[in-house]
Order: sequence, then structure tokens, then C-alpha cells
Amino acid sequence: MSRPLARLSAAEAVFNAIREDIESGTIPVGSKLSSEAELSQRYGVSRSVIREALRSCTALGLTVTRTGKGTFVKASKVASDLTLGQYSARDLTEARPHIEVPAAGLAAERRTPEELEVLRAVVSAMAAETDPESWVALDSSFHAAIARASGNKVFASVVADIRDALAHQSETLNMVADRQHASDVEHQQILAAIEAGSAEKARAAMAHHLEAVGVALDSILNS
Amino acid sequence: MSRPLARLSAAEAVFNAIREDIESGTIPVGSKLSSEAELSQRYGVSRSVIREALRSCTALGLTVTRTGKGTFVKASKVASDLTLGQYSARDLTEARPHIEVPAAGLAAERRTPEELEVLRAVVSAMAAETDPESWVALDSSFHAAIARASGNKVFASVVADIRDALAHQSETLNMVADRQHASDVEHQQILAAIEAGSAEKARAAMAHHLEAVGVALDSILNS
DNA sequence: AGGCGTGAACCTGTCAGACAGCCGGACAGC
DNA sequence: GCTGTCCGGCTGTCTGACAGGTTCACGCCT
Repeated sequence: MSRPLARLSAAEAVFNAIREDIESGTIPVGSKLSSEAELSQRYGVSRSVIREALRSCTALGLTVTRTGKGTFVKASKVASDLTLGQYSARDLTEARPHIEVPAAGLAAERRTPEELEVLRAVVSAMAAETDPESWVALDSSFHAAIARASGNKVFASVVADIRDALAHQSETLNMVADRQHASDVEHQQILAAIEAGSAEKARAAMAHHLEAVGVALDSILNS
Repeated sequence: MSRPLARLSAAEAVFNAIREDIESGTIPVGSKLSSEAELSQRYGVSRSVIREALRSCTALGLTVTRTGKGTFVKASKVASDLTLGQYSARDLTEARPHIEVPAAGLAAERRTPEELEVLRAVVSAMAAETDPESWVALDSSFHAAIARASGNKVFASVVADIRDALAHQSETLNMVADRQHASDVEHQQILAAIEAGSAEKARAAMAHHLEAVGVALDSILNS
């Protein structure tokens, strides 16, 4: 950590200072910042500079400004990510069907030829894969690709998060030995339904797959 | 799209216009924007307003500004990741029921007395709230609190993200005037079901609420 | 005494004008 | 051809001003 290589403009410096205060919690969430005039005096710069710094904070969603009232600290996304970031295996098993099943249904209706190609490639690579870690990575790719093919960014983003969390849990790896072949078969069924464009069959196949995985995970967790 | 429903400040309006130009590709990546003086003339506002709008773009990573040279469009891919409102209104409307409905069901089964207390407080605050922006903030709190009460961190995190995205969409605010009272009533029904510990009723009430909100949003989007 | 209107004080939003410092290119001199 | 200087354009910052929203206390009227 050396000092700033690029000389910061005054506005950038003030922005960093305020941002630091907000993200560190020095200024509590929901509270009002000092007025622009006051900040201008405190940092020894003109009000224009303060306004540009605050505008940066607002653009990043750190603050909201209301005419005539002042600027207020919003809940910082970084903070909420830190508190909510870790999912337990049970959380994941419980939530996955609610998200991945409808996503599979939408994927069957909306998938493009390119997306189908990706899914086919992943499925055949999985069938040939013997290394457990690589297989888990491909498994993640498969589920994430389906979520992207749903055409809904919420699903795509959530599933990416979920797969990320799964990949970091040892239970996932422990399960592979028992489930690998069965999962391969189930994946092929899901792919077939999506290829056929049948939302109903895709949902059923995904639900069946997640159910089987959930049962396998449970038995590991309770052993 | 026609009328400026939520009053935007001039700076916000200019920011949206420039952002639109950048994200749509009207202004190619790497090219130089017009000078501040020129933009000021084009949009009929002072240079301060232009500078604040450009500062927003820079904060979001859409542009970089170099002293003495001008402002340049950065690669937009990075920018979309940093953008909070990365989900479209349709994505959100489509995904919400799949996540918030089961979350409400779980909340009915697992809510603690403290969580119930929070929900009651939010609902009564909403009924008394007249300022649309504050009401939207409370609405977010309500839905996020239910997701937390589900005891599942995946739901809690996803709903927090969704609410964050909703809060950044002008459609949300535009809808409040029409839906505020109806939503208050629906929220009370959801709360009652969760208080009663009935997962089935909680799911039904949440599904009904989201359905109604979705219809209202659709009519705004299509108007 | 209690309710109510009204104005003052404070705040953000915007404008106009000014000047310093950075940057690139034109131009003159060598 | 090379270089150094100068100029015009651009961003960064400052100052002062005014409009319009928000809050609250003061004082008037009932």
C-alpha cells in the first residue's frame, strides 16, 4: 500500500473520504450527512466539489438526497452482502428447487440454438469426466447455463451465486462419488426436455434431479 | 415513457440521457464525449449540471475524464456489473413470485416473536406514511423482513437484491400512487397469515399481492 | 387554551461568470 | 528537420446569487 499514484482531484478525495465514513459505519445508516455548506467548510473546498462528491455517492447507491432536507446514508450493498453472504447447505438445498425449477421451465421455452449447443457440450463433457473436482465445475456450468438460458437475469444471477456457494462446500465433493452417474443421467433428461421445448418436462426433470441431490446431501449431513 | 412521472432533477435527466447513449452504443466505446460546454448548450442547462451528470457516469464506471482532454466512454461491460439496476422490470416481475411466495410460506412456519414485531411495526408505519419515497423504502423493508424471517439466507439475500433493484427503478415510484392503499391491505393479509402460522395462507396472500403488483407494473410499462 | 396560518431559517438545485492548470497542435526560428 | 514557444480548447475549482422545498416556532384568531 503505497500512496496514491495518480493525483486525485479534490472531488475524488472528498468522495473517498465520505465513502470511507459510510462504509466503515462511522456515519450510521439512515442518518443525515452534514449540509453541503458545512462539508464544504470542513474539507476546505467549494460547494461545487462537495456536490460532485455527493453525486458520486448517490450514483453508487450509498446515499439519497432530498431537496430541502439533506443527504442521507442508505443501507450499503457491500454491508448487506457481507452479512448475508454465507449460505448453509440446508439453505441451499431448500432454496434451489424454487429457483432452478422455474428457470428450467423458462429455458425450455426461450433457449437459443447457441445456448443449446453450450448445454450439449457441457453434458457430454461431464459424462467423460473422471476427476471429481472438474466434474463439480462442469456441474456448476450446466446449472448456470440453464439459468442464463431462462432469459431472466435474476435467475441467472441467483443460480450463479448458489453454484458459487456449493462449489465451496466439502459436502458437494463428498457426494460426487455416489451421485455422479445418476446425475449424468438426470442432466441428460433435463437437456432433452429443454431441447424439446417442453417447459413442463424440463421443470419435472429439474425437480427430480434436485430432489435426488437433496436426499443424497441430507444423508451425508446426518451421517 | 411519455410524461416525466417522477420529477427528475435536471442533473438526473441529463445523466439518464447520456447513460442511455452510452449503453445503447450510440456513443461508441472509447470515443470522446462532447465537451462540457457543448453538452451544456445541447441540453440547455448550466455546466454544473453537466458536470454532475458526468460525475455520475464516472462513478458508475461508464466514463473516464482526463483533465484538459475530455470525457471518454469506457468499456460498458464492466459498467453493467457495477450498476445496481441491472435487472429489468420484467425480470423482476417474473422472478419475484418464485422466490417471495415460498419465502412467505417458510416465514409463517419459522418466524420468531421478534420478527413478527418488526413486521407489525413496518405495516403500521406504511399505513400512516404519505411520502411515496418513504413508503417504497418501507415496502422494501417489509418484503426483506419476510425473507429474513424465512430463516433461509438464500431467500434473504435474493430478496434484498431484488428490492435494491426495484428501488432504483422509476416505475416503482410511479406505481405507488395507484397501488399504495391496495398494497397496504394486501400486506396486512400477508402479515395476518404469518402471524397465524399458516404457510398455505401466507403463500396465497403473497402470491395475490405480487400478482396485483405485476399487473399494475405491466400497465405502466405498456402505457 | 388550542388550533392555524405565516414567515423566517435552512437546505438543495441551478445558473452565470471567472480563473488556473493541463493538453495538443500550429507556427516561427534555428 | 527539429525544437521551443504560444495559443486555443478543455477540465478543475471558486464565488456569489437566486429559486424552490422543508421545518419549526411565533403569533394571531377563534
